[in-house]
Amino acid sequence: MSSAVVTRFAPSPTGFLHIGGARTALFNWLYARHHGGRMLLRIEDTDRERSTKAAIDAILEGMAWLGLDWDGDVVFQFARAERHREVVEGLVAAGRAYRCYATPDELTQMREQARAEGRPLRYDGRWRDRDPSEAPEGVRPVIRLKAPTEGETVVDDAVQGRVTWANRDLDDLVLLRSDGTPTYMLAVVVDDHDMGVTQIIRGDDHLTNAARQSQIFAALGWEAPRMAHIPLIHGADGAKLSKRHGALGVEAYRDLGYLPSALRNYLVRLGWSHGDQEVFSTQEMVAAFDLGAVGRSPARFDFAKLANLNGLYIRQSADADLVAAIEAILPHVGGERGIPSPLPGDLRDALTLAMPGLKERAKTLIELLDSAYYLTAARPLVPDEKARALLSDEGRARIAAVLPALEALPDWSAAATEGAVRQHAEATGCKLGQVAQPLRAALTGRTTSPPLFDVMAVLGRAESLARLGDQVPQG
RNA sequence: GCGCCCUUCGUCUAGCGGUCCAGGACGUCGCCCUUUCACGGCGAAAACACGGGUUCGAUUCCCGUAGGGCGCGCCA
Repeated sequence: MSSAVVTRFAPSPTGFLHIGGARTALFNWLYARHHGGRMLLRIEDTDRERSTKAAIDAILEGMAWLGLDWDGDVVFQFARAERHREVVEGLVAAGRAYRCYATPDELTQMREQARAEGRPLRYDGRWRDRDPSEAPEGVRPVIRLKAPTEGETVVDDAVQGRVTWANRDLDDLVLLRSDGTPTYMLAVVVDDHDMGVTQIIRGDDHLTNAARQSQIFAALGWEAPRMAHIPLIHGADGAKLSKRHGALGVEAYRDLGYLPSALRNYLVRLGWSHGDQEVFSTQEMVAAFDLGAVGRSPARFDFAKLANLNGLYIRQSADADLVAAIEAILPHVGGERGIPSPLPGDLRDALTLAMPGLKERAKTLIELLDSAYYLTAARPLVPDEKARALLSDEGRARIAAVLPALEALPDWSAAATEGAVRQHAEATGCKLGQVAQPLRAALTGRTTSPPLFDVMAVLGRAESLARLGDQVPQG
């Protein structure tokens, strides 16, 4: 008898792996890893109309990008329809479910009337105790659960605590559609049971479903897995997460230049905490994560905090890793920036060389790429507004004045160029910045680039002199 | 309408009856460092939704109110 933990992530393939789903997957993954158990992946594709291959691929790719793996083969729910039907028939035979011949129109009408009269919107059980011989002709029935009408249904939720429903508030839900396909509610129960799931971790939006699924488990005589309903992620305005504020697929975050490690770190701290600790390595997360420390209230998605964390991870990353990460998203983001997608070797080398100075001041890979603008920019450089101001007559004059000293330099290391510029500033009695700023503007066209002397070292002697020469009319 | 859940600084959160005139982080603001932008350092402003209980004592427990969320499909 094994008591090993089994969790599952069960997305429906009707869209991308959005941010909420990603966090649910992460929590399932962390919980399983923490307890030395397994996390299974099940694709809930029983809605044939809306399930697509593209969505399945997007979910799998999203998980791979986030670094979340699963154990065993992916389970496709639709493939198990036969088993689901079998279970429902068993329930009918046992008198725990019944055929309902009410038509969709009839049900709509029933709901509208209930709404008009201010009554609860529930199925009234009109076929619950009726003899099947009264069935109208030409109507294909659905099969409904004969749910208890008295007493209560209790879910001992690992996050929400003990949640109780009066059974009279829960109606007889459909298990099998009139076309013979199982509903989600039934399929989930059968699959979780058959897959040996011990711990369900999913969004709070499923809390009410938990009650109904408990009833199905009870009717089947199966032990229900332990449940944990984690709070939802809301948009910055507190309302439901919409496209505008973060309900994007994880691939959108990838293309925005976020690192998977940073996103994971951000996500894990949304609804979960471990004292005052903010930064977690994956190992630390696995070691520290547990359901008891998951909060109950919804969290708002905050891009600023994500960006801060991302900057932290960027600064901590190895230069080569950052270049690799940039190259990975280049097919998606390089085009509009005029950067070729496999990166030419020399550009790749220059980028790697420039990385130490670059990564100190970037919060995303995109910012990293944009601040490397000077590496790929065609001459003559088009300076931005601030840089243009620095390239006034005075600025150009200063460039012209240092140029001989720089030309005489045999070594173009950051230290050597810094020495030369500093010396020149001292000799001419001005502040270092008065010389350095125009130089930087001339070399990069920007004022927000990496340290000047890094830039000179990365560009090298020939390119630097050429760019500076551009700014000096007389040559 | 009915059911369920939630409510500490702008945001994420610590707090599991006294240690809290409430701690950390992001963001904001100020100062320092500095050739710019960052990074880093220091500092500041900033919260227990409201009303009742329970208790010697409530941010912490209970009940209301208000606000927010989710669910109420032959969707998942």
